[in-house]
Amino acid sequence: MPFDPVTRVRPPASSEELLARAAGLAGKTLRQVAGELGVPVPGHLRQAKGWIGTLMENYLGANAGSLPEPDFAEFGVELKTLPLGKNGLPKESTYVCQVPLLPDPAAAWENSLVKRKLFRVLWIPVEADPAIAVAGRRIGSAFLWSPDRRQEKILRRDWEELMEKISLGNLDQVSARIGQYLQIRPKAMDARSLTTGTDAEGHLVPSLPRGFYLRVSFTRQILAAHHGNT
DNA sequence: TACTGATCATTC
DNA sequence: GAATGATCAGTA
Repeated sequence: MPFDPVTRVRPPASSEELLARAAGLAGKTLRQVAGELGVPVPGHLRQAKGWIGTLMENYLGANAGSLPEPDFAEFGVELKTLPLGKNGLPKESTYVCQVPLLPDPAAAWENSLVKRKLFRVLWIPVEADPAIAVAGRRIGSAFLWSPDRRQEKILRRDWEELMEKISLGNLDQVSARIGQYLQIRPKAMDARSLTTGTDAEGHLVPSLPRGFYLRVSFTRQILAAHHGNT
């Protein structure tokens, strides 16, 4: 079902306004939010996997662009929904961004898209218990997070380990098992999708597009730390 | 049941 | 095809 918002929301003027809007989501159901925007709620997410994320973007007034930038670039804030299982814990990994498959000698963690996107994340917890109809799922309390020094150190180590294999043309050695917090997995319409990578000799070769994801164990840690500080 | 690899929708 | 938004589903 195409997402066709009837109501367009003005972008927030400040990060404070963004946070205030996000706070207003707490306790609402997806039906309520969709109703306010005048959009229908899909019966299931199988063919609308990004629907909740898009709904949140529209409600909060994100620029709705598909640029490789944080959602609210002016404030450096990236928006992410956090699907919670019936146990109240995150149940899915979190997509971060595409993996650059062509070697870039200038590539460094400090100016990587992963670091820029994770600099500040506005997490929006949303019930994701399949026993609850999509429309009836409730939204939790949004919270702003930035990696602490220990977390950034590990993210950086993961990124460097993974990117080294890629820049060496060893994409075949990259599996989702590598990385403590960050992992690389396919990110494509299907397993036949192709982009361009390089082999160990530096030759261009057709490759399955990949994405960086945050492991569930890491987002569970982030949520737990937030609860600890609340 | 957790995890990895596969897949779905939209836009430009 | 590549960027965004993610969840699905088979199997270890």
